[in-house]
Amino acid sequence: MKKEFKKDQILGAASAIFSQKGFHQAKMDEIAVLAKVAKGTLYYNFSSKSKLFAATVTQGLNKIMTQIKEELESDLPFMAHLKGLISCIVRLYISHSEVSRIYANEMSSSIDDQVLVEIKEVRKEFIQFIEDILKTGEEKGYLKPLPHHLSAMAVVGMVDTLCANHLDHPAGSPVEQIIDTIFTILSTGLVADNSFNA
Amino acid sequence: MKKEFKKDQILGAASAIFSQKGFHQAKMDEIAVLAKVAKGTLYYNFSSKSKLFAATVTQGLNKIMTQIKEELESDLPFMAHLKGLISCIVRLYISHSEVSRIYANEMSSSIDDQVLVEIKEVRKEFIQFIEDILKTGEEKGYLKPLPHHLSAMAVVGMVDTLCANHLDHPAGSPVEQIIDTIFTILSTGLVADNSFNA
Amino acid sequence: MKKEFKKDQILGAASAIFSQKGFHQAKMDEIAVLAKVAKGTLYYNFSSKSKLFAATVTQGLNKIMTQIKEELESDLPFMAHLKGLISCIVRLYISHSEVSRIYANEMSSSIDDQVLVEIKEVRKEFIQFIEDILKTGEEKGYLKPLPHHLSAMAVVGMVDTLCANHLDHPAGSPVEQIIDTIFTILSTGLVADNSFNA
Amino acid sequence: MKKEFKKDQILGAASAIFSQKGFHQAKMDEIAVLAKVAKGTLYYNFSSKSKLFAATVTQGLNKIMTQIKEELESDLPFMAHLKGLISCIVRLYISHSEVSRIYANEMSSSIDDQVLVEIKEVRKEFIQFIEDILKTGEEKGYLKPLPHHLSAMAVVGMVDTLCANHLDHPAGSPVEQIIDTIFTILSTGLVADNSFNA
DNA sequence: TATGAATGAGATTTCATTCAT
DNA sequence: CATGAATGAAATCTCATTCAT
Repeated sequence: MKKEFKKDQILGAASAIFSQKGFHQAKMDEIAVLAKVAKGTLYYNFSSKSKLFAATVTQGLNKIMTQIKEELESDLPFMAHLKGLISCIVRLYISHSEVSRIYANEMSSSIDDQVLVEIKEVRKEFIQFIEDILKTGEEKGYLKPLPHHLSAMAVVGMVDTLCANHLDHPAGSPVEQIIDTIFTILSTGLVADNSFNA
Repeated sequence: MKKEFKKDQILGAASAIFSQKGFHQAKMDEIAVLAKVAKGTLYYNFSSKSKLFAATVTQGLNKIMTQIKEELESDLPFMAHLKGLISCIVRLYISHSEVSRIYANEMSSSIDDQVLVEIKEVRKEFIQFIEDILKTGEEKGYLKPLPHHLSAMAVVGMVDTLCANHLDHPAGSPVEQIIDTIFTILSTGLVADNSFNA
Repeated sequence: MKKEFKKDQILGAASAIFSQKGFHQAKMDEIAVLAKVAKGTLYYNFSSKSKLFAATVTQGLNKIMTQIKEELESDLPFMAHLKGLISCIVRLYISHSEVSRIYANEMSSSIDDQVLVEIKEVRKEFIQFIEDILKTGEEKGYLKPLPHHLSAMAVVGMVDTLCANHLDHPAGSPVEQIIDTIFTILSTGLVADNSFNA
Repeated sequence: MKKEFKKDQILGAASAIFSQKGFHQAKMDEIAVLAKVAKGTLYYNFSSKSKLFAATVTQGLNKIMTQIKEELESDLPFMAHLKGLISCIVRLYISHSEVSRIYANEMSSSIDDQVLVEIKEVRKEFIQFIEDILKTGEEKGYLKPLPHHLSAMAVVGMVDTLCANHLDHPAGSPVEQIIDTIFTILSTGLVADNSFNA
């Protein structure tokens, strides 16, 4: 119990520092100080900086996915459900800015191959999660038959970019507008109705 | 002339290494070796690693934007024009994998604030470039009136994610399918026509 | 009794690990695991790594000396006695490879001066033990009058090197040949009889 | 030229420190200070501490072997030649105390396997060198037919132990006595002539 | 008596940057 | 203009030791 407490303390600090400075500029010393443990304790609990990073991302994304699942257990009409999903993802993405910043920024090849694989695994799970929702929608006849994997990534890509931008410029577009824009694109596209004759 | 030649040689090498390994794992030694110049020459031409990085990204994105502009100077009907735009961006993104990998991966806060600003500037230009196209489309009545900046970012986000994935798994979905999916989403959305009554 | 049992368990594990990896690469964690006790228990029984090391070596060499003494309590003719001694040392040295490896390898200055002194003390005792045997042999007229201390060290040096080599390459020369070679050198030297006129 | 100078400077300092403190207690900082170069320069010239250690030992033993070869290019009668050899080895061993201390103390398994192999290689060369001399002596009928490899190691073992002891206690037996003892053992053995009837 | 999570000093190593040539 | 040997600050990680339980 005590041990898990320390681990959480460390993950919290790591999450804060990694999201603020990125993987490479985050220093283990710094994380230790913020977590109020000795540097050795970091290594006692996570065998390397990379592993700590992986654990941070994994824990964060899992939390988000769990929350999304909880919020979506509803019986709304599909369109409302879709809007709910988008709204939910965007809001969680923004409120868990720590994780999402990391997630958006550090998919680079800069980290141990070993660990990168681990992180990509979690990202894959997240995309799969979206993909499953889209698939269900299609099976029920609510969605067009498109390659699920690609549409799922498209959704994630849109959300990623718009939310990352919002986190960078919080004073920019309000969250509601972001959600609306994504919802509109996903439901009817960008194109005006009369254009299809052009 | 000789001088510009060396600079290009360096930028070429830097582009290759940065895209392959990311900013932090790219070593100046390595770049020097690949560029076939001495390490000192790197510093003679670019005052720091960060500046070299910024120059690499800037040059790359500018090349891409120039090419897009060239390819789009046509008088096709709008829908064809839109599809052309998407197709063009996707193909360039993939063929300039060196730049786009960097672009997708290193927007993080891991680099000098100074330089990060510089890079984000170029990215902003790119988004602005898309935004202008969307704006024109709207003014001509082809596109729905949405917040341009947000839709532009949504477009870029989709392209980013799908192309990055394609570069990671070239054997996955074919480029044509990627283009189609993006085009379909942007033109009509994901939702099946009959769903709007649900 | 229970206590002594634990101590022995620890000394056994320590002996195995130290001989396998040497003082510095042996980790206390490792020894604890092999001894099936908690790390704290190591420190409860031996105040430091160095002390544990010293205890390991001391116990080992004492065991060997005791065995040699037991095996040599005989009334054979001197030459047989000498051969017996050599044979006995070599065989024990090889069968107690754990101790002898340590003994041969870690006489370096790398360990606490304090502890090094302690270990050298045991080694001195061992050499003294050989020296006493040689002295007796001389007094009885069996051996040439040579500086005992030096000849004792010469004997130990030969045995050390040849046995260490045998432990490294068990498939090399058979033990019998090693014993014979040492015995021949010690009894008649390397030089052929007719060479003394040369 | 400048570069080789720095390398020599480093090897000199490394030799001094390693022989004084052993591999593990020697700190790279210390060596850098003594060599009057920056720590980075150590790593610029030798890729790791282990490699520096290996280079130090190799260079030292090679110097010794070269000197022995030079000193032995004579046409003395065999017995004089043998005594010359022993005398030469002992004196060089003692005068190059830096190398020989390292050589005697750090054959342990404490260092990278990789590097240990390298060092053992040089030691093997040294033993081979002695072996060749013994072999020639036997072929010319001066020496008894014994397993060369074993006798060579026996010689080296004796020298090792006696010289190491002399370096530890310089006030003990004088060098001449050490040489005489080894020579006597090698030429006629320890055993008194009349013992063979016992 | 025994435990093992926590510690933190200190070691090796890296690499962007400089500057004499 | 170009070079590359030299630098040294700073980062990650190790592990003997401690101490509350």
